[in-house]
Amino acid sequence: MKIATWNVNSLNVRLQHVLDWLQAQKPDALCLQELKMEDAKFPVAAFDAIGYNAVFSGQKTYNGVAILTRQRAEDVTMGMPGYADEQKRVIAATVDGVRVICVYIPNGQSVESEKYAYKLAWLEQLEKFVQSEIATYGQVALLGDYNIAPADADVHDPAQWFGQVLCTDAERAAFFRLIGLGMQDGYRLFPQAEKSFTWWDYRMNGFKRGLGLRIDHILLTADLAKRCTEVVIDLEPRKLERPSDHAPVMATLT
DNA sequence: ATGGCAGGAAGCTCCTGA
Repeated sequence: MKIATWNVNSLNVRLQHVLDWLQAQKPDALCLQELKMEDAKFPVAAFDAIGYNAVFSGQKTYNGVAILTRQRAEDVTMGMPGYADEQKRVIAATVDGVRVICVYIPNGQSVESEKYAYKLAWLEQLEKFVQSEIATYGQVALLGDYNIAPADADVHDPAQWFGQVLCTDAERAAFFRLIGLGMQDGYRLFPQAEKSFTWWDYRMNGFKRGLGLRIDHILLTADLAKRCTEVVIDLEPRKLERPSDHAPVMATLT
């Protein structure tokens, strides 16, 4: 079984990239973030034509999440129970016995911003939600754009980013509280190349210069981590014309 | 020198992203 995550930064612009990638990689589940699209405009037929079902929660201009699956997704939930949030950032579904949670964690903008306070509050809510999902389903995979670089090894220039949003102690503590629920960072289950990143700024030739961050993650409960044989970041889509600024990340489970 | 690039909605500019 293959499960993957990709922040596409507008599904409208990136649709062909996603279709091509699905056909090449054939994941059983692909979590998408930043659809920037109302539900009424979601390209259901385009995915159906290549054998994928879609469940999605979108809005105009910002945010928006989806899970694409080969088998029909079951027990679909949107948002976090008990947490009213107009921003569409969470969708979850059961796929082949695995509880797949797709998240687009807030960016936070800057430490001084109200958006940063929202991000930290949102992360506290996420911790409760994931704990509840683990209690209910057992086997949980939490995939998405976390907007958190967990360690300095995940940052091209830790000194430059020290104390900056995406790298603050409070955000990293929230990440490790998720780990503390009994999950593992899939990517770090295996030896990986140094300077492995999933996002590169569009500006200043960030990708070509390797100026990136690892902020897209796949967390796995212990039983799924045992089944995991590989986690890769696919750099190829980032090399295409008009790419997303994020690369997809994919885990293989036995 | 807080710039740079991209997407969306609006509309000839601004907000957001990370």
